[in-house]
Amino acid sequence: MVVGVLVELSNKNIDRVFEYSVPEELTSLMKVGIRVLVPFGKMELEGFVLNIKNHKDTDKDLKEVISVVDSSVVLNSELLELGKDIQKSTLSTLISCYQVMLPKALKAKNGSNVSIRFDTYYSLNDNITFDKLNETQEKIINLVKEKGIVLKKELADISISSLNTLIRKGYLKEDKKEHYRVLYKEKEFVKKKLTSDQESVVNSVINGNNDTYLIYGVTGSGKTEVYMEIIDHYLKLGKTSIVLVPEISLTPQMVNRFRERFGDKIAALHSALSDGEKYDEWRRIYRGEASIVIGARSAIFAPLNDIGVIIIDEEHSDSYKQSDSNPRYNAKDIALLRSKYHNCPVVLGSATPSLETMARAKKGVFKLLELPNRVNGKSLPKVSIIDMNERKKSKGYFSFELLNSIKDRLEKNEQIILLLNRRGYSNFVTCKNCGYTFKCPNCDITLTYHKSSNTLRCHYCGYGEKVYKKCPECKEESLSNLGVGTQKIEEELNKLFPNSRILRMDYDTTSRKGMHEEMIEEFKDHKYDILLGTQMVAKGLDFSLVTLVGVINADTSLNIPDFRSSENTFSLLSQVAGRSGRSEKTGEVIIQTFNPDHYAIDLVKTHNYLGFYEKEMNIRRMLKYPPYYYLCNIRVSGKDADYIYTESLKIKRSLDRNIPNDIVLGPSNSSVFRVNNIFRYNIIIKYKKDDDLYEILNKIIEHYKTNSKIKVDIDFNPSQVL
DNA sequence: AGCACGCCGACT
DNA sequence: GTCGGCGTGCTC
Repeated sequence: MVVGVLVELSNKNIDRVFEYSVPEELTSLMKVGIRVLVPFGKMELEGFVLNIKNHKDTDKDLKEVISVVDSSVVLNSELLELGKDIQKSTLSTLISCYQVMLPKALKAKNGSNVSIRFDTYYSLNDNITFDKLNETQEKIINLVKEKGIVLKKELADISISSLNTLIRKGYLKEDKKEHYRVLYKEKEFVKKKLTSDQESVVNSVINGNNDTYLIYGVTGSGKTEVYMEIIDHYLKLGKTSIVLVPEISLTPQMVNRFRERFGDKIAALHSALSDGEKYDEWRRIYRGEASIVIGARSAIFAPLNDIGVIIIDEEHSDSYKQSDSNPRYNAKDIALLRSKYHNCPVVLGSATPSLETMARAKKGVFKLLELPNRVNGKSLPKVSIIDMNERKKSKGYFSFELLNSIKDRLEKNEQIILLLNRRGYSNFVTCKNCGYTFKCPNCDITLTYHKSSNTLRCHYCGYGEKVYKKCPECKEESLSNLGVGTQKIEEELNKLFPNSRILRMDYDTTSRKGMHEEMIEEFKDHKYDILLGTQMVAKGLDFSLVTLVGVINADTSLNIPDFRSSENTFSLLSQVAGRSGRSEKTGEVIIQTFNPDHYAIDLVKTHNYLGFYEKEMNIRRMLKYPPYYYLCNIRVSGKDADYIYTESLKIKRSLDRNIPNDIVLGPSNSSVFRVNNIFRYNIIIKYKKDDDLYEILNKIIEHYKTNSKIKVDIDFNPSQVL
């Protein structure tokens, strides 16, 4: 027996199948999709078995497989094929495409210390007659009789020796079963009555033709209930479901809503889990013990069989695109591939769909379903835009309008959410005297101030230094912290409203495990009046007492040099506005901005998504951006800036020659040109049809794959070009 | 990734 | 003469 093995080394040169012979004693264990340990050069590596044959294809002598790593196949035939598709569409290594599908615990690299945990339990042996038992023995036997099986840890107060006696006499037997680290408390579930709008959306999907649907529903229109109803339909047919949610909204509150209805059929894959917990959840899914998977991007690879529906909530979120490492895939594309295989519908949902998705819906590629009304029957909150250029009208960071409204809600004992827009914002330190700013010695980027550790840190390479009092340039003690952090706003709020209870939620305060959940619960229980935070307060939260949402600075995200900055700003503001007035009381929203006339801000006032869509589409058409053109970014990087530049120019010229119908821009410095002393250039391709593109790009990759001085990374449909 | 091979410079 | 620098190529 000969097996073709893809070895777990992400190197373009060895990203192909190597053949090994299988020793007799392993032949019965060999399956396509299982992992094996093989000799490779002087190393021993793990790899995936991709095929099983009787004869070798190579002239070389074969080495033998050393052992089988898994007890069963880790990648089924669907996922093996899917990996090949991802390889073709992202031009990354096949091995990286398989690795991205599996939990860290199943990767050769560093996760090998994650083990399966076992519980020891006792049960009665069959056909036994008891001799006379002493008191302790009697107690144990009765307990086991009553419960069937008893876990060892439930018998903590009983000595091991009395248990051993019973085992020796043959009354009890000891076994081990796998112990999952995540356990669920079940709750009482009361099914909510759906509105007729919700009903009709559900019916369209479950009675439809396994198409891709876009549910365009305003904030508070009850999309989650719709998702659950659709899932329930497929669950009753014995089918499974995947629900993707952006990492930031994957809160325990959100997961619990599903868990209340579906109990332990839910498996949740989120970043707060440890590697061991993720592995446990993965095995529950793999074994069919969980049939509904909720998770962030990578949950799209959940090893489910017979998928009934794939739901992608907040489909406009850029977190569905993996942009920091290969393979640079988009979970939405994977969803479409998997839905084809399983012949099931895909449901995309958003209050502010991405232009790409809405454009497809308007063309009829996706079926458009609408939820134009809030489930509480109320209209969307009233939005006021405050022009912060008129400085006299404000006190510090707060306009008088916002202050008055906060005061009003505090008096009425209602709750307030304040958003500090930190997208594209940095908290840098500068000298008031000479203008000196602190920069990272390895990267072209200003260091950001971290109050908790009193250090300046680089967000790209992790470099950190202690904060000086004196400016290193002019020696004056005139350093100022320019960035407005949530702490600063909190301090100011405390001065303005000394009797209010303020909860600050940002990266610093939620980093400890479970803090996020705790804070949300406490705010829900009205232990606080004001929730102040960054992006994480904008998404999906549902607090009935919140009647005021304030945006302190709407503009920062507008100033990012990215073609999607308007879209992202409109979307963020609309989302956070939607947190207001979700129950009986009507809500209000106050947005502070220096650009009150910018359409991405002005159109939030009237909740005019479609107006924004039309306006932004026009701009995209004129500037030849998506959805009118596809983008592909080629990032060329290396230590020698001159060499990288000349090679980038060669690539650009070759593209001009080979794909003359496409627009090729660059090479231009990446916005952070130097990271960790690696220089980066971008070449951007705008294209309508990808006829020859993949072939040409493949040739470029081939050409550079043995060159260690230069790295060529390709990113199709990048979420942002920086 | 790791390791061998090989082709040039500068030492006991 | 030979030790060792790292560029190049290979791993079934």
